[in-house]
Amino acid sequence: MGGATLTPMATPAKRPTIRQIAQETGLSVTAVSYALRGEQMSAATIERVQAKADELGYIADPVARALRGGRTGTIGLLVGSLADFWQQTLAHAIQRELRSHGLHTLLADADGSPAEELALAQRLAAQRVDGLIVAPVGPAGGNWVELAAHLPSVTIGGRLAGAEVVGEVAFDQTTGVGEVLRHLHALGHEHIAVLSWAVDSSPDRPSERAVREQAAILGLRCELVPCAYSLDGSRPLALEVLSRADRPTAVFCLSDSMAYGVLHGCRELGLRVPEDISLVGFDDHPLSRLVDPPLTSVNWSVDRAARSAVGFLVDHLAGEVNERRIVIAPTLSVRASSGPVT
Amino acid sequence: MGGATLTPMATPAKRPTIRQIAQETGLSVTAVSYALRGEQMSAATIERVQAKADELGYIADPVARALRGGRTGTIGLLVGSLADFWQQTLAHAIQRELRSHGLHTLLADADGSPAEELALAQRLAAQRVDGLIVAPVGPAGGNWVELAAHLPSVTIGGRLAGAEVVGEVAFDQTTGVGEVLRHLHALGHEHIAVLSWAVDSSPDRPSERAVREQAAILGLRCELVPCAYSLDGSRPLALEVLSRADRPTAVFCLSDSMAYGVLHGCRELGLRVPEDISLVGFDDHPLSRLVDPPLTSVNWSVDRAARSAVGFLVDHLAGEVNERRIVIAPTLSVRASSGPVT
DNA sequence: ATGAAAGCGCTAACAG
DNA sequence: CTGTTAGCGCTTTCAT
Repeated sequence: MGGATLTPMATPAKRPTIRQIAQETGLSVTAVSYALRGEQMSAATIERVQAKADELGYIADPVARALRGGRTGTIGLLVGSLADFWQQTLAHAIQRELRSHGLHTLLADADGSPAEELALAQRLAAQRVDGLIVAPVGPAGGNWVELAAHLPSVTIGGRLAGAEVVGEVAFDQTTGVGEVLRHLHALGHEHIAVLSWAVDSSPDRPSERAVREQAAILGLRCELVPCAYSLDGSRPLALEVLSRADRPTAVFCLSDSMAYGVLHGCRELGLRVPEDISLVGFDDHPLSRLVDPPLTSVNWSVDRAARSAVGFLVDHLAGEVNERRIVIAPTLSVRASSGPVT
Repeated sequence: MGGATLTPMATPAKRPTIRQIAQETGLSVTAVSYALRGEQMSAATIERVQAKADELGYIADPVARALRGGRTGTIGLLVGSLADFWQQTLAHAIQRELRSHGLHTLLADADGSPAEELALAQRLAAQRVDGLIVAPVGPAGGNWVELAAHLPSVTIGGRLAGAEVVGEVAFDQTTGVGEVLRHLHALGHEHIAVLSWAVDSSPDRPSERAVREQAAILGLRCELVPCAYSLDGSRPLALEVLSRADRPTAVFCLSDSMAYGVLHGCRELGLRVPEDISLVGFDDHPLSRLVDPPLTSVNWSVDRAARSAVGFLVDHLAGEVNERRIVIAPTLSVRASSGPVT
């Protein structure tokens, strides 16, 4: 304990400016500005300026640069909900990837609200981020069109209602959902509760549509149940759904985070997984193989998604025009949480 | 989405400026500036200006404000390693808390390197964040002193080598470690491997010191083993440690993330937990109660930590001077992963 | 190869 | 109450 010195007020930083370097080298600000970026000036001058800059620990002020019209070196990352473990993982991967390109990450969490998401995107734009990577809450409207027209944007796992993006990372949810439902169907399940992320306004989402379509094809009875992310959100709901007389024989959660809550609920109810009820997740969080029982889930390569998204943005910022869309294929990982209906 | 704007791409956003409002209202820029902030001007003018601003969808440019010397409304959040699940949770909690105060989060991940951490802090400072919340990698040196003198900083779970911070959230690791070791001691364990986060330069860390002290008191044989965060980092290490002839009877991981990897390793080796080996984690990630077997761990209130850290910073920025240090007490959650030595 | 000057959008003296 | 005047630190014409 003890020890830490606490100060009442911090003094405004007196970071060295370009002008200081100019004075100390006897050059003009212009000269230094060029020299620092290795342009136009003679090699000798460049070196001299560089030396002085290092000596003073000079770092060009990103704010001044930004105001001037340049770039901030910061990318806005907007995720649907950080309460979701998988999205935490995604955010980490993207942050890391951005950093490897020398870019900063301004992180924002829409917390499940499409309206909030748009508002946050606008605030990020106001902060002058150079680009935006957004994992849309849902295909909700709003004028993303105008926003994306001015701010290079890349989407991950969702669309932005007609907006023109510079890159798009899609997950083949239709196939993913299909594999899960066929898997459960093969195990003899006919009545399945599908927990889907509840958002403020949840229009027709691809994954939900896929559920309906596949259910129809396979002749399954699938109930779509809106559910909050996070353990605390899905646990109570699970208790309700699983306590019903007409209990489904399987629960398919459109996110592992929700499945964890269901797992927790099953324990409280004394239901055995998979003997009494089968459970399947979605997105395959790294810990899903370690929970009890290991969770059957659908895996997408997070690294690939992150690398692609950042790549699209970086390429665009560099003026290159390459591939701008990628569809990531699912891999069903069958584990112990799903078994034959008994 | 009709509105076929024929504007060619790359139209730099033409956000309305304060000057535009000035012209359209016939006032001076200054007047508008004041009016927008509800200062000095007559109520009538303020309203008129406000109306115009709303009409144009005006948002004050944070970059210009920042350059002028004002605040950016952005706080830098620097965590030791986002590869650690618990730190992801912490980052989420802090981001959410900051947002509730209308502040943005600039997220950076030191990835286990103290040097990198300092460098990132400096970049964050250059980005003109209004303050810094940092979960230090370790008590490594470097001139945090100067940095913290200019940038209001709050630490979480660690110190910043003599730097003056405006707030400090400490975890009572000594007690936490003590409880774990006493717990294991009571179960009959005498030889314990302690996995501690391996950082580039890892000087004397409180948790490690606590381990040594408590081990001495209890007469335990504790081996400190440096280990990488993340599943993939600790799994191979676990395989090595657990394959030795002189195998410890318990493994105590100074982070749940590492414990998960050990758990994985145990499975591969066919070791039963806790019959063959007891396992204890640290930090108590929400999923620890769901893994197989449920992991004994030490819990700290993440929300309390996040709320305190942000509170310290916000209070300081508001000029208030309140409590500036908090020590969060541990709660040992004994679950099935730790059992009597057999 | 180098410098002078204009300004990005905003705020804060300092007058009127 | 409202307008004038100066910049914040940097980049970029346009001269020299």
